[in-house]
Amino acid sequence: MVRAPRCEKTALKKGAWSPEEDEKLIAYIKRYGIWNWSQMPKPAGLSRSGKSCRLRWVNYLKPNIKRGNFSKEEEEIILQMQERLGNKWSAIAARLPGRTDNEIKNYWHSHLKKRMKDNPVPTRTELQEAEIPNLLFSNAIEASKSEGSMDIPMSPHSSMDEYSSSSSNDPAIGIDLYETIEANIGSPETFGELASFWAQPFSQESLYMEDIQAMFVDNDACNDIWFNFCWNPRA
DNA sequence: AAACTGCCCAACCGCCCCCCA
DNA sequence: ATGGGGGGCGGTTGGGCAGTT
Repeated sequence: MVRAPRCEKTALKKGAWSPEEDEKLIAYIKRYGIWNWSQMPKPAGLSRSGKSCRLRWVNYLKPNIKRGNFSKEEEEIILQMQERLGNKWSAIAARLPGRTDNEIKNYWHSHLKKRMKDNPVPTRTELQEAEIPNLLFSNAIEASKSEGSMDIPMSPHSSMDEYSSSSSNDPAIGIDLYETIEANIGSPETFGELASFWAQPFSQESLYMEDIQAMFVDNDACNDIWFNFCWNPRA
């Protein structure tokens, strides 16, 4: 899916990401975490906008992104959620761990929308109604168990907030802000780290998720806490 | 084998919201 | 109170590719 750059005039590169760019972004985030998307590209050695970097990370490079076909269950969830919430893809994605809003949106437009058109009234049995919330719950738990590869430096208050922060605390400030990533990740040792990046064990996230799971156990009424948690992460 | 067609999906765009000074 | 900056979100685009003619 290579997309040619639309504008050659700007200094910022557009279009498809190269493997080298991916490596640079991954290595930088692994090393310094996500502190400011708009200022990260330069020290990371990327001629990209912050938005482009964020999008690439969120939709493609982030660990634990599920790729491949959607399961029947996932389809059901998307259909149900879309019916209830409309095109709130991020909210729907929050219910499908490992799936990105972009992926869900694409899947909706390429598969499910057509199906809905052919069959405008979704057949929703009472059984499905009863099962789907449980399914959503178990999906969330499953995902939390499998997120073991997340070991990215994060600020203490950024656990579920997409590691984002408008803070000006630059973790790379110890080095020259404009030092390029080549200087930071150019060593064979660093690329060796890269290779094992996704296989690394839990850090802060695991403890955090255990707390959340404990809350599930304590109170059945909290079955929807994952939804609330994702829906309003700052709450 | 070549031309055509339609689909898929990565990436861009622009708007909106939130936070902070 | 407010304005600017940054991030998030939904809509849209368009290149590549597989299937069809």
